[in-house]
Amino acid sequence: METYSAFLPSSSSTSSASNLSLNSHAYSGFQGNRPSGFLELMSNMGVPNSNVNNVSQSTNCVGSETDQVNSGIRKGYKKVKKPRYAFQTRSQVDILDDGYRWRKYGQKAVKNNKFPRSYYRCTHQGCNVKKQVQRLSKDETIVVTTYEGMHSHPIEKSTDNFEHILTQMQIYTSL
DNA sequence: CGAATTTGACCCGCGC
DNA sequence: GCGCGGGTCAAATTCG
Repeated sequence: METYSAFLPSSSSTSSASNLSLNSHAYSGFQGNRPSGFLELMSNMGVPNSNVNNVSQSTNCVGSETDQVNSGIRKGYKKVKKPRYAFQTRSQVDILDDGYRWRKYGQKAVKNNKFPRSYYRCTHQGCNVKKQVQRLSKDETIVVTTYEGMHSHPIEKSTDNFEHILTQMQIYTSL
């Protein structure tokens, strides 16, 4: 059923799958990319309420070789290192709007956590960026957002809001 | 009506 | 070789 993921990972409106593999390859060269750093900051700044204080946000750039599980079905390729960025944000809501449109595609409960983990995916065509949000059972106020991959398209949010975010960014950067 | 969300089932990798 | 756990997909449902 889902064996065609090699060409069509999403049977949805994702039609152009030609650049999909290209994107995957592009991910390997994560170091030295452009919008990544920006997005990270925005993710933190994008919190509508209860902004992130110095809650010791561990910006762990886990560069583990978490090769795609099912994407490379019969490909004897080398493991494509997928960059994963974990963010700890203090927020009451788990929906951290970072400016992109996310579509939830799954939810699973974690063993060491009484809260379920939500899996989101960018709805942009050809954008395979994934993100998972998990809440700590220890501190329900802490939400861990893990980004996987990077966006290769502009943000859908209005520039007006973006400016606002930029302002916040400057403020926090000054501190 | 279209798009997004929900939930259960399925698949894959790893450990024992 | 089997079992467990995590991750993803896919159909049905709901919301806008």
